[in-house]
Amino acid sequence: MNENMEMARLLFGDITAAPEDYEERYPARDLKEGAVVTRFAPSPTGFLHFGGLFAGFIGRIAASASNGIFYLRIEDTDKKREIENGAQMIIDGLKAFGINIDEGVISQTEEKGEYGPYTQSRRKEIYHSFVKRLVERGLAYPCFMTEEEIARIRKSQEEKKELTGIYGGYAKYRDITVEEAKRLIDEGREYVVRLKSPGKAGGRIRFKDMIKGEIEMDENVLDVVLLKKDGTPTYHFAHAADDHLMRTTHVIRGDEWISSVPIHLQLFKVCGFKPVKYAHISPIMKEENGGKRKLSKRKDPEAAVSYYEEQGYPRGAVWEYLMTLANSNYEEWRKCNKEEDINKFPFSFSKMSKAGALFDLAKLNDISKTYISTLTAEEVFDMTSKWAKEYDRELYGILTEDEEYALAIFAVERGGRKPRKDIAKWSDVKEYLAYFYSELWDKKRDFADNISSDEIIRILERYKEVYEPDGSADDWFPRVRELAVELGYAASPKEYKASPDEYKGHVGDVSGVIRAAVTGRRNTPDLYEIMQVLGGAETLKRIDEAIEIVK
RNA sequence: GGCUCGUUGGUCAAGCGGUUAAGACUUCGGCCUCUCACGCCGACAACGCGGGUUCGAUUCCCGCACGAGUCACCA
Repeated sequence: MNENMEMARLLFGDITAAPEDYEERYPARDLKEGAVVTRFAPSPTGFLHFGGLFAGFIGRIAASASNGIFYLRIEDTDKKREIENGAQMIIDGLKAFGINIDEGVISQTEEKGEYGPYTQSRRKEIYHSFVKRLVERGLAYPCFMTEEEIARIRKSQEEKKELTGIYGGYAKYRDITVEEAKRLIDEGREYVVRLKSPGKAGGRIRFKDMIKGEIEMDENVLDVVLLKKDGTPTYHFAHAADDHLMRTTHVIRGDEWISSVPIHLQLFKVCGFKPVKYAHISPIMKEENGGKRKLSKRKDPEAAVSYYEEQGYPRGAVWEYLMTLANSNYEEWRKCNKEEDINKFPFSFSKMSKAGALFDLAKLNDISKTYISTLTAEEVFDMTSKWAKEYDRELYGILTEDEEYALAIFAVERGGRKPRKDIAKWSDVKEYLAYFYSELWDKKRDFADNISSDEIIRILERYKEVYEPDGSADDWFPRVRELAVELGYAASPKEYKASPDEYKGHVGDVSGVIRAAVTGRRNTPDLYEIMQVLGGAETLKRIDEAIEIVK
């Protein structure tokens, strides 16, 4: 038995499963040519971040567009940084935005799919099996350096302006003998397992990133850590082993990973894995003091995906926004394919921006308004009450108390060719419909400034006489117009503008008084529709109230 | 500092050697209109800088500047 085999046995004596066993257990996926198998692989260290959601979203879209697979893997190899319920928060976050996973982790305790476990802390044996093989082949070794020792080396390297890290002559245990290793282990010394990097100084590698294009970099020469002293794998090694075994075709991740691609490619090569394709997405930025910076979990409320839930942005609207960020030709496509399923959009990695996009709340609001305007009253009611149930109990109670009434409110100026666009998010709704409900309405009347109390009363008294609760929509406005003329107002703004001296004002001033009396506001959707929803009795009651207030 | 990527109006962005340099959001006018919103029309506003290559550069090459990322037993 040669030295390497002995070393492997010393280190991993208890491992019996061989890499080949795993290769067999996780066969190549039987999918159509061109199907994208990708994943979202966060570590459970905090709430789901907008950038994470974006990455997950792209993965979902890419998989769907190619009839592939999108799965969720939890990268919990750093127990120190892990937080309680971390995985659950991620799962909930994805679910809240309708990003479905085909396989992988589906709850704190459950997984689905044939390529699991999908939680790294449950894959230790797999990693060990593959590292053992590397040791057998003389491509990995135990390293007993202490943290202090490594820090000292780094410092001296920095002073000498050399590449920092453990490599070449700095790799003290690179050629350690079995006896020496055994002796140190018996002494109780802790160790990590490092790759014996085959990279040569000055060597270059090139690869094609799906988004960034051709990239050329220095070859990896570092003896990177494969297994930490507690036996858990580093991200680098877990990435290679997992994405190979789970038969991932595309790795979509943040572009902060781009500089470790040489390590990853080397790992794939050394292990004999077929390399995956990479798509490195640029981070979403935030403007601050005229500069750009990465959207920050700490500083920016909109960085947490829970923000969008709390504000009540419908998931469909967020999808639309995310999609315009992903592929800018999406907006045009959507314009031509209003009803089409978003998954039908020909998504392309290469059309993604190479530079980081600035997060634009105004744009999100616009997209969301447009999106909500296409919804039916029933849909708006359902989504609003679902949101309110969670975030605004008062509104929830009011809305659900009389569903029919609420539905009628949401139906005002909805449908048709030019639906209103005045709700961007569910948290806007309360203010939007406040005057329909006595519990929400302060009953103040905001009349125009340039009209006297006497005149207001005159208009309202006369209007009461002509008001017909059951009148038709076509009949309503001409009646107001007649009233306006009778009281000395122009029948239209145009006529008034033509000769302002002849009139007290125009019909808009008269309807404005009625509007303020009935709703309290100067600006509202179509008054006739509103009065229909309120009903004749309530309308008249409000007019009387208004008269009292003005008196 | 080394390595890597990036830089078109306030923002998101088309463009891939010859264009009046698209479009969307924002802002501001106007029209429509009983108000608001919508819709429509219009306006403002951009190729970071300096060298090449070329008959011709926003597009190709090289510097510089600026920005971002990374250089862990974190992901």
